[in-house]
Amino acid sequence: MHNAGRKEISTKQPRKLKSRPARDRENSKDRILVVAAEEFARRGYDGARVDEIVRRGKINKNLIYYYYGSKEALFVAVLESAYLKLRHQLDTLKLDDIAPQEAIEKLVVELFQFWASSTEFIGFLTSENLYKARHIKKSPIARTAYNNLIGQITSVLERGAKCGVFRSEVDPVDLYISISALGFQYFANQHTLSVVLGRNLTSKRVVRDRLRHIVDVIMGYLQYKKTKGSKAGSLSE
Amino acid sequence: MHNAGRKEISTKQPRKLKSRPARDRENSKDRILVVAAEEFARRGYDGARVDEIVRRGKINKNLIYYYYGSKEALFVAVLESAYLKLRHQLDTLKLDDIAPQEAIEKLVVELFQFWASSTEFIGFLTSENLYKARHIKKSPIARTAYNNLIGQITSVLERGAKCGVFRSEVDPVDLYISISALGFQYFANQHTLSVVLGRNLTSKRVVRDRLRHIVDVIMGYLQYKKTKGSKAGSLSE
Amino acid sequence: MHNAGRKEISTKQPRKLKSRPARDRENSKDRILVVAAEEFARRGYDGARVDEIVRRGKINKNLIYYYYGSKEALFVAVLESAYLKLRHQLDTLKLDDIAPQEAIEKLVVELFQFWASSTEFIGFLTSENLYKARHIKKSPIARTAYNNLIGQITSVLERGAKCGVFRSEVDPVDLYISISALGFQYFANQHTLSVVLGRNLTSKRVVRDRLRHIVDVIMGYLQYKKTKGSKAGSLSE
Amino acid sequence: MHNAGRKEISTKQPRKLKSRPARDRENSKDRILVVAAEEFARRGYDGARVDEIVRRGKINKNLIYYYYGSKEALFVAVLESAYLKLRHQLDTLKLDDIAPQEAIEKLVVELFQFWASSTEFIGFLTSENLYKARHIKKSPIARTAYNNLIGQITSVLERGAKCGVFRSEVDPVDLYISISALGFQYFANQHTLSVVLGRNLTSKRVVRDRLRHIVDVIMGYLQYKKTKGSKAGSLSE
DNA sequence: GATGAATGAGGTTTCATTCAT
DNA sequence: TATGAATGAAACCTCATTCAT
Repeated sequence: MHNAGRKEISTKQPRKLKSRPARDRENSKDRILVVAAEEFARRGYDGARVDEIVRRGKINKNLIYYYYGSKEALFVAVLESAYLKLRHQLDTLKLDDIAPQEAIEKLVVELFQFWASSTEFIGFLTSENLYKARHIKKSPIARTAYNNLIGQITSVLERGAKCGVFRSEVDPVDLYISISALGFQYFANQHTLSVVLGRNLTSKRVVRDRLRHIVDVIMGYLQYKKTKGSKAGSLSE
Repeated sequence: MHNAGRKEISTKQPRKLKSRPARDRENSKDRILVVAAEEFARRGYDGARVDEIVRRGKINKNLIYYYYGSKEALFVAVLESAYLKLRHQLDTLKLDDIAPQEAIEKLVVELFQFWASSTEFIGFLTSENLYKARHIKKSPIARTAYNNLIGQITSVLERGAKCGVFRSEVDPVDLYISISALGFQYFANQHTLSVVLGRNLTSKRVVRDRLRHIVDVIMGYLQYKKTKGSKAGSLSE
Repeated sequence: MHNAGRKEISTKQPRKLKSRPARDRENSKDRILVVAAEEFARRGYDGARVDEIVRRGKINKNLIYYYYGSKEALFVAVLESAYLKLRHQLDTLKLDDIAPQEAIEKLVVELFQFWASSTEFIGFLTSENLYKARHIKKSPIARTAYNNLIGQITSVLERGAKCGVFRSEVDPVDLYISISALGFQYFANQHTLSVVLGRNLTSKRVVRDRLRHIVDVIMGYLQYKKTKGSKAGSLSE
Repeated sequence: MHNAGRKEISTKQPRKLKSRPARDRENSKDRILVVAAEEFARRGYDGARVDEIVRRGKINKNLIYYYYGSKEALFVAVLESAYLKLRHQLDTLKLDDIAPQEAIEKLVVELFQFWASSTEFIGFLTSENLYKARHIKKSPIARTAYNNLIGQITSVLERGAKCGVFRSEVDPVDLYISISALGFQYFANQHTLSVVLGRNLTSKRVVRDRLRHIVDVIMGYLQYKKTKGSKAGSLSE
């Protein structure tokens, strides 16, 4: 493609067989990131093997250290690249332009679909939680990924409360955690849940039903008219 | 050298010199399990180190292999011990004796508190999900831990639907997954959520509020009166 | 990408874009030598890192191989450059023009000051001794650096013996080794001596006193009137 | 040899061929130290190879880490073992019981012979000086190895000055450094000196002559009657 | 049951060097 | 001359596991 023009030069001095096409060379750094993401997602930070990344990516092992410095730094790079993708996705939501109910529904659906399509990200986060967030703590990119979103949710909730379709005292962070929990956790725990519940949770139909259920749960909560106090407070601890 | 003298003594009174008191000896198998649970919970299966278990438990390394055979078998033993505890907890629920709404509330609260108090279990499951449930797949104890619970939920939902307090078409497994998600995920993802949301999620007050929120979400969903269809189905994938 | 545009330019005016000013370019061979000398002196041959030379000198790594061929060859080049400097220094001594006692004193002082100011050379030699002189063995420049000096010392000793101020049977090589030992070793072993003797050996004052001491030792030896035989011979081995 | 008696036991349960005799097993830790000392002396810290130690000592590589923790810690252990040997040697000197002149002569001879027989120690120190004494700085054993000796020298010098056989203003540390320099440096720099001076410095005869020369130098210095001031001070720097 | 020593495979990282332009 | 990318061998170290008593 874009390296077509280069071959004219090589007529003078024939290439050695061993050399790779230029396309590969230019992309080594990126290819490492892609393969590393797969490996870290599959096995977590500790389980991931640098040698496996080398094998699968057909990269020279030292290139990993040349470009990224260490296994840990590579992991952080992978994480940050995922968070950048997430943030990009979140930035296109534009919840302010639509009616509150539709906005929340859209949010739930989009987040669910993001998790559904980002199995790798789920792997990173699972690993990262084992490590008490050691790596993302250091990453400004990760720390700020949701900054914008919480603001958007807040204003949607306010609009909904003002026009009487939502209950009023909803905390936006609480709500986000719940939406995330219902969606993310479904994918993150699919394997253990499948085993302990004895039900296949991966089929397209089941996933679609799950999304509908989550929408119901969230909308039901938001529209709920409180009539009597729950006893939760008195029970806890 | 100084071992020479020892042999004479040990003919008279075997197993005394330097050996630990009998109580300890009997318990070293259990102590291994306890320390191993800590270590596996802290670092996941791959991150856990047999040597660390040895160091922290002051156990001879060989005893681990003597009693459990391998790191993997030890991990399974740890997992099963946790599932036994969970099942025991679930067996004492007795949801059938109380009103449907109270029963569900009780279920939500108890599960939440189980996760709150079982940080180790959360670690195992996090690790296990990275491994696509490799270990619990093989364990009958894990596979059947929830058998009873789903039955109980089913009958509570039926009773609730019959007397008009719950919506009718609720799937008990879906509901359990949601209850579990809202509670489990809060603890499982506490570290990464704290970082990306910039909020401390571990204080007693926040945890108590979280439980109240979850109860609200679940009860709101169950009592929800459907008036118009959601668009979730059409949006998904 | 941005390389494409470069080729067009380079047909018109080669070696201009992005290239450093000519002064630098001409000197990069020398700069390598300077930085390599520092690195080899600091860490020895084995401890020195080609990458560190690259980093500190801001040189392209390949230039090192382009100019010098290998790390080992570079080390030899560094060594030879140091020996050339030494020889130049020694050639200016002109011991024949002055009285024997003053000549020896001058020799001692000059050598001491050479070592004092050539910390790098001390590093090379330290490293080279670990390697049993592997590299300087091959270097004619190193092998002949002292040729002239020993001749000069010989004639000074002869003059001194003839006019009765020096003892007569002094071997010039023995004397040189001793002068060298007293001076060179002071700088070469400064770090370990400082530690084991618990005394700072690097202050200006201490260094000056050391030189005075060495002059005393050497002059004392040369003027010594033997009265009775030492027992050294009978004791050794 | 001394494990002959053990074979009787092995008639009951035949030993596997792979197992080593008990003698080796008991000594692995020591054997590592011995072989490591050789390797570190031969090549310095950086040049030494853990794998080479493994190969030469026929030890499992991990045992090195099991017993010593790291290459660096092993090096320190080797150093300390050498310093212990040195201190033991120094502690047997007993300079106080003999006449001052004989005492110094004995000191010179003993130190010379210590260096002559401790080629390994010379290697460690050479390496250590390249590293600015990084390792011995941390070692209390090394730091205190000479504590006793300096005291002994001081009192010998005092006795010698009192009875008029030694000059009076001699600093014991200065003297020790010189004695050490003349002896140590001869062995430490033998290889480079041999090359640049074009003379074999290792033959028994040359070594014996060297010792005699050193005794002459030191005794000459101590007995020197100062008649006129040297110009060293004015020349330096 | 219990122990300290030993093992070997494999882990991450580093190094001098070379390629292709 | 000069450069950024690439290479492979080998370095140090770690791990789960087993031996021999």
